[in-house]
Amino acid sequence: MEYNNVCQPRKTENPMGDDLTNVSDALRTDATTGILGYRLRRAQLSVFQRFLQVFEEMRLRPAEYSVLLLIADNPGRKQTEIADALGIKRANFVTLIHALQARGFLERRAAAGDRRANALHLTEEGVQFLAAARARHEDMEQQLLDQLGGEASRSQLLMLLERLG
Amino acid sequence: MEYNNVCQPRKTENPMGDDLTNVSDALRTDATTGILGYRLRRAQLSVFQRFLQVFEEMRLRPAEYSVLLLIADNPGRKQTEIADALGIKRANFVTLIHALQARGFLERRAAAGDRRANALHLTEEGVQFLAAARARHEDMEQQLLDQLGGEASRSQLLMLLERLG
DNA sequence: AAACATTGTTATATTCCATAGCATTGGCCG
DNA sequence: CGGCCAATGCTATGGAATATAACAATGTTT
Repeated sequence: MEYNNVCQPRKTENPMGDDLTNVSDALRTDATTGILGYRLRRAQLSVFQRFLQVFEEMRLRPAEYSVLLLIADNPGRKQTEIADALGIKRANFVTLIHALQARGFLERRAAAGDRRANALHLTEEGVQFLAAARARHEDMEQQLLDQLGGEASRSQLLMLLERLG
Repeated sequence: MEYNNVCQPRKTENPMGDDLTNVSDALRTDATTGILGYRLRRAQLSVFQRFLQVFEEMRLRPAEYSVLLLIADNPGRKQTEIADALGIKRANFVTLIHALQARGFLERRAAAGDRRANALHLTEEGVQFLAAARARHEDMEQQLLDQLGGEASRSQLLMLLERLG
């Protein structure tokens, strides 16, 4: 493939007289650029970084946003159901949910027919907050779309990512 | 790590309207599946998880692999240069490098012309270890390629990811 | 020489994620 | 019914990754 036995140190010799105390030029990064996991991580980090920046003043983090979205589309579900759907351990989900509840965005009602479970619902405040977040997120997604070069590229990317999940 | 159940039982439309004591069928996840950051994270997590599993017996983690690759292609570079290229803070890079050195994979030689800096070099043992890791990684990358549906899809994905980084 | 920047390092806080264990409740089966 | 096991929410805790601050030694600039 691309990165197998390619490159020997091309830094070899300074053609001119050697002075090693200078010009630290660019590194060879060929070996990493062809690695899917590496590229995935960089891209994910970049996108998440932007998310954190955009939602800093709303104090909303990616996981919380996904939780609100999922509850909005699936009201009354149990904590474990939502957590499982997002790949979050139920132990860690507790803190997340409690924080959102403390801000008044959701309620944990007693589930009908199971006194152990909590049925999750958005409050009116939560609905409005989510609407604002959605609008803000739309802008961000639009920026990413521009960065990708169009809707075709974006849906192509989403499709390919889905094959990896 | 638990994965999202991709193939969920189809939600049976209930023409009789709602009842709250229903069977817990699949959740609606439409809201999240269209979010780039979300999909990126899931895919990255999935790929990294496989990496950790594949390299468990070699006791090699993704960051370490990328470090070895970069040093192999850029011998004699300073710690900070390698760290910067990988987006690793130099403070955290110390532990990483020391672990690899303790296993005999690399050396920190005194840099020529700068007594503060360490020039990083792979040892012979490090070269051989990296070769073994590369072979193992080839297999993994091949699996991902199959998962993506061919080389065209893979290079397409890499290109799109690069636009996000 | 003095002031400032860089390099490697240590220490530390934070955040995310995983595991273990607990009390309560539900389901099941004799 | 009683007994056993599973599920649910929760707490506590550890590990790993990441970010910041500070430091000594050295290099660079003024």
